[in-house]
Amino acid sequence: MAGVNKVILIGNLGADPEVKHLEGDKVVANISLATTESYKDKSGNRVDNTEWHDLELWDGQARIAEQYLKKGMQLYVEGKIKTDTWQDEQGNNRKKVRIRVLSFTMLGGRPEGGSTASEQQPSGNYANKPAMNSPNPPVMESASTDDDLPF
Amino acid sequence: MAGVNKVILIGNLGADPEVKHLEGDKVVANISLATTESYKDKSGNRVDNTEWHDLELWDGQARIAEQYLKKGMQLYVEGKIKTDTWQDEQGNNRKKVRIRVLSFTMLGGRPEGGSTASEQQPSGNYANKPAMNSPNPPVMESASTDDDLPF
Amino acid sequence: MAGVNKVILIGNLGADPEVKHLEGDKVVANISLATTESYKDKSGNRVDNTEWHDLELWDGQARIAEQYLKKGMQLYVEGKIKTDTWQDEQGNNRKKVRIRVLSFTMLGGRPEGGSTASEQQPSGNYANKPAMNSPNPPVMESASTDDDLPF
Amino acid sequence: MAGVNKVILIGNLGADPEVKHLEGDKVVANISLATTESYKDKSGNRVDNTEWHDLELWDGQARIAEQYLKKGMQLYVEGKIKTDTWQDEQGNNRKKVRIRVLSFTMLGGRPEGGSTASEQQPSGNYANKPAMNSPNPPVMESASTDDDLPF
DNA sequence: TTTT
DNA sequence: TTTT
Repeated sequence: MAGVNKVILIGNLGADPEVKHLEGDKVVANISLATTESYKDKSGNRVDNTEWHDLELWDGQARIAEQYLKKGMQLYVEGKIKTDTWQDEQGNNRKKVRIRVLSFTMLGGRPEGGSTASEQQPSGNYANKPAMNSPNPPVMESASTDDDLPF
Repeated sequence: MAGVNKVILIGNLGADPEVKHLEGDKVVANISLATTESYKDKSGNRVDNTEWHDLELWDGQARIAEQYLKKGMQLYVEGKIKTDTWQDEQGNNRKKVRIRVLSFTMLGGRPEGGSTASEQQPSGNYANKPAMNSPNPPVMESASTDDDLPF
Repeated sequence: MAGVNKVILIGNLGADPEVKHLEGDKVVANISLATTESYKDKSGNRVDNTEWHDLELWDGQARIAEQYLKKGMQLYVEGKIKTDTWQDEQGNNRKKVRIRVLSFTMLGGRPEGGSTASEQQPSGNYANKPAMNSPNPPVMESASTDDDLPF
Repeated sequence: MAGVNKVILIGNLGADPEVKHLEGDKVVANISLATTESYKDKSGNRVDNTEWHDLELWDGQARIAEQYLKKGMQLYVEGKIKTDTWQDEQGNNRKKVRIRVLSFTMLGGRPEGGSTASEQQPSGNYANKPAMNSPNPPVMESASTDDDLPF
C-alpha cells in the first residue's frame, strides 16, 4: 500500500559534510545535524534537548553540500527515514537509521563567534550569506533528486 | 536554538501494540509500523520498498492504542525522532531510533490479505471503521500529549 | 530566498473531481476536499469543524484523479498554497486560494452514508479498495509532477 | 472523520505584525509572510515566485509576535488552513483564507538593507540574533496554544 | 559534534 | 509588503 514516510528537520550541522566520490560519478555526503528542543522543566529551568540525525545526500545534492554546507550552519531538511541493516562481526543483526535527504534549504545560523554582516571576515562568511560569493546562490527548494546541480 | 524535528508517517501496523503498564499510572505502547513505497524500476517492474518504524506512545495515547489499534490497521502518525543510547554487554555504545508519537489518526486499511479478519471479531471489521462500536470514536487529531483520554 | 510552502491534508472528497481537458494535452482537475477536526467543547460535547479545500491537479495527476477519485473517498494530499488574483466585474481585486497538489495517495474511507464492507453494493465499492480491479493500482507516493501516468 | 490540515511555511515577514488587543485579555496578531520559490525557466533564467500568506496568531503567541517579530525576519511556521466566510455589502458570499499559526520559530533573515536597525535597538541587529537582549530568548517549538508566554 |  |  502506498504509504508516507516524511521527515522535516531544522537544525545545525555538527561538522562539515563528509563527502565520498564513488565510482561512476556517484557522490554521497553524510551530515550530522542537531535539532534542539528547548522547554522549561517543572522547576521552571530551561532545558535543552538535542537530537542528532545522520543525513545522507546523493549526487547533485551531495555536490552542493560539499561546496556550500559548513559546520554550524542552520539547515531546513526534508527527507525520509531509511534503515540500513547488516550483520556485525559477531553475527548479530545490526541496523542504522539515516535520513535520506530529498530537499534542503540553507537558513540563517552562524558559527561560534559570528559577527554582523558588515564586520565579517573575508573567510568564513558562509554562515550569514552562504552563497554570496557565488554567481548564483544555490536553491534547492524542490524535492528534486536529479543529479544536475541546480545552477 | 529552537529546532524542528518532525516525522509524518502513513503505514500499517505489523502487529498489535505491545503495551506495558508501569508504576505510577504510566503506560507505554510500542508499535511497529510499515510504510511502503512503490515505484517502477528501470525494467518497468513495480517494486515495493517497505520501511519499518518503531513507534512509542505514552499514557493517554498508549491507552487508546491498547484499546483500538490492531495488526494491519492503517495509521497516520505525527511525531519526532528520538534516539535511545546505551552500552551493550560488551561495553559497546549502542543506539536505537524510535518515533515518539505526538498525535495519530486511524485511517481505513485492513490486515494483510484480509485473511485474518476471521481471527478477529466475526462482525468486527475493525479496519473499515475502527471505533464504530464505541460510543465515542477516538479522535486525536491534535498534537495533544496530555494524559487524559480524549473521550 | 528559498522558502518552504507545504500543505499536508487528509480528508474526503466532497464530490467527484471536475476535470477539464485543455488544448495541448493539458488536463486540470479540481477537487473539493473536506478536512474535519473533532474536539470537545467546554461542556464536553463533541464538535466537528470542517474546512473545505480547493485542490488543483495537473496533467498526469489530473488524469489519475479523473479515473480513480470519487466523491467520499479519503485522500492524503501534499501540495503548496497558491493564490490566484484577478479583478472582478466591478474592478475589485479578488483572490482565490487553492492547493496545488504535488502528490497524493488514496486511503481507506468511504462515501457519506457508507456501510460496512459486507453490506456494500456491488457497484461503488471503490472506497474500500479504490483501484483493486485495476491491473496496477495507482501509486503516487512521490512528489512527481511529470505528465506520465505512473502505471 | 478525523482529518489532517497542516501547513508548514518558511518565509519572511512583509511588515511588522499588526496586533490588536481585544476585550477579555484576548490578543490577535496578523502577519503577512512571503514564501519564495526559485527555479529556472526553460531558457535557463532564474525565476522567483513569491506567495503571500496571511497568518493569524492568538494570545500568547500574538504577544510574542508583537514583541519580537519585525519586518524582514525569517520565520518557520506550522499551522492550519482556516477560511473565514462572510457576505459583502452587495450580499455576495466572500471568503478569506488564513493560516492559523500553531507554532513558530524565528530563523535567520534580516530587514531591508539593515537600515531599519537604527530604528530599533541601537545595537539591535534583531534579525541575526532576534532575542539576544532578552533575558530568555523565546522558544515556541511546540505546538503550544496556551495563553502563557513560554518564558 | 551544532546552535541559543 | 519580504527575502536572495
